[in-house]
Amino acid sequence: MLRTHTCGELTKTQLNQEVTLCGWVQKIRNKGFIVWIDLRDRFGITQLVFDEQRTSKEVFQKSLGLGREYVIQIKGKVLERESKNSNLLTGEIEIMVEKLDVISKSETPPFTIETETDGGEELRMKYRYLDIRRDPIRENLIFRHKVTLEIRNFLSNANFIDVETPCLIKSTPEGARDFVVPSRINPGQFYALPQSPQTFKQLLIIGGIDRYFQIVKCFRDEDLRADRQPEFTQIDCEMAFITQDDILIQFEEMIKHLLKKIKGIEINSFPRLTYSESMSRFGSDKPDIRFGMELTYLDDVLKNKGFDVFDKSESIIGISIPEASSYTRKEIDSLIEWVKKPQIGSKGLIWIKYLSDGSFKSSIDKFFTDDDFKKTVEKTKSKAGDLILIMAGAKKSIQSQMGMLRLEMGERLGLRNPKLYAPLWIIDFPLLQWNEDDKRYYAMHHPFTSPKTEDIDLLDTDPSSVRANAHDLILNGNEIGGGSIRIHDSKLQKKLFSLLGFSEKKYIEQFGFLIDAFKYGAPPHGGIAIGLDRLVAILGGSETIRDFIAFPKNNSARDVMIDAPSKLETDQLKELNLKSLNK
RNA sequence: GGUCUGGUAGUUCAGUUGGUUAGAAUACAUGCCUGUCACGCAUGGGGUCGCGGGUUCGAGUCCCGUCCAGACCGCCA
Repeated sequence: MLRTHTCGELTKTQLNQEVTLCGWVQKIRNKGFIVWIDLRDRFGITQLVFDEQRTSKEVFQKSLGLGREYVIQIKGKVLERESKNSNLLTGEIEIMVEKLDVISKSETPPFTIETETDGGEELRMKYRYLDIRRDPIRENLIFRHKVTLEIRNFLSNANFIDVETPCLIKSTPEGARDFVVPSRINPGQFYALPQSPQTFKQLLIIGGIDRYFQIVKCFRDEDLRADRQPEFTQIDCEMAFITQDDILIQFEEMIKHLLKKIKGIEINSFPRLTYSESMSRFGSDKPDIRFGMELTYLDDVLKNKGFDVFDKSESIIGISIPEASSYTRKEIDSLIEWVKKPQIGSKGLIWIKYLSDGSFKSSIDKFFTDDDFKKTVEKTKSKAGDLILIMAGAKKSIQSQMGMLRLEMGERLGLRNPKLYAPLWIIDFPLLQWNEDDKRYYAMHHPFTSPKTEDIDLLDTDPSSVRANAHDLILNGNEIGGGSIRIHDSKLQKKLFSLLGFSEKKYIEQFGFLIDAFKYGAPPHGGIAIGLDRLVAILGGSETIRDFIAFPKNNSARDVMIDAPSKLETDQLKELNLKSLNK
């Protein structure tokens, strides 16, 4: 061993002991007659002393040549400090250095290795190994390790078996774009990297594994976001001989277990909202239920009173912003601008101030009476001092626009408290979604999702109204997981593929192996996949998953540290039979 | 594919109405300092104002294009 202790463990207990420490030079404080150095490793910081009087001339001289981030080994004696530092675990002691060896020199790092760094995102990513030396990133990685360990233990205790599935698999046309890998041995043919191990986990169930899980990398070639990376990690799970209720209970238990173990928070059973209820109350299928401000339908109060915009609209929806009636004209105008942004796409916003003296002021005063406003206030359950914001238009559009406005107002008013955790289930999703451009149905979840038994007849008459046995796990306005009861009957599976516009030839070619498997005794089964990166980030109090991934990609899917992706040599292209490239 | 924001010292940023030699903090270097821990003090070096073009007597500043970064919309079964 090159060291007897880490930099985070020495206290007065080891007083006067000879110790050997290794680490990075965090900080040098040169006072002339005396030099202090903070020595850092993963475990903490220990102060070293070089003293003109007490240290040998040679070692003292050597200490003057050190710089930030040098890796050094020192031998010395543990002494009690004259002035202690209560901020450090090792703050009572310091090491009087007797021997100093420079193991590895360092150039001046491009940013400071401190909790509050001066480094921008781009620079930190380019020198990620330096970034990882910083407390917050290191702590995030350790935090992720703890969460992952808890999950493995929990699932293992619940009889789940960790099974690895292949990464080189088959490209499928449905869903996200695949990352593809050319096959050298099979010229002109390609593997795809899995978007999820979906079909493999179903085959494991058919193989009798009964309960499967895997913490597994998945790949999707789609544009990135703060909470979306092209390669990401899922907690992928599947269970046999269960109902949807069993899945919800099992994974509700897992999330509760994590919140308790990791955050010390106890949570009661999760609310379950149907998709349509969530859309109508929150204008979103991943509602943040840490705060109210629910959507209120005002048609019967405000329609047919002579205000054209309302009268001609399919729907009128309002939300009540608590204690916001004091908003100035300017503030309201900026809100109106905000909803008109193309990202939101609203045509406008009507406001009613319910002033603290009980009177009303609004942008539609000349069309409505105080009586109309009183009814509005009653409906939206507003209190004096609140501001009511209203949109009118096509129901589905304004639901989602109001949903976005609700979130924004929650954000602005500080109601999205990162210390609060409000998980819930969304269930009863539509099975299919009609796509007007392609003139065909798409699976809302995926093509292996089973329809609700009571809705199966509707597959022939009204496919878009069929509900699925699908469930999403939502945490603080983020979708952190989704799953379903799967189809385990080859006839029904074929029917679904047909509804999705697959010819028999096509679906046999793509998924024949699964349909075949269903012929040899397939148990009822279902499961869930939970996004580990998002879950860890949210538990860690952030919504940026990059801070919880050791080596993340940037906005353009590049790894700026290793500079990937990159071009291939001509020879390599030739070997892969990739004769022509577009660029 | 689209919208918005940004790009100035190693780094984080300021730079007014277009006008002298482009600043601050921090980092770095040198010196001083008898207990520091965000040490302090003094001095010093450090700039392709992302890139290309244009307007102008004059551009970090205005216009056009382009590249890069970030957030979002589309997309993500």
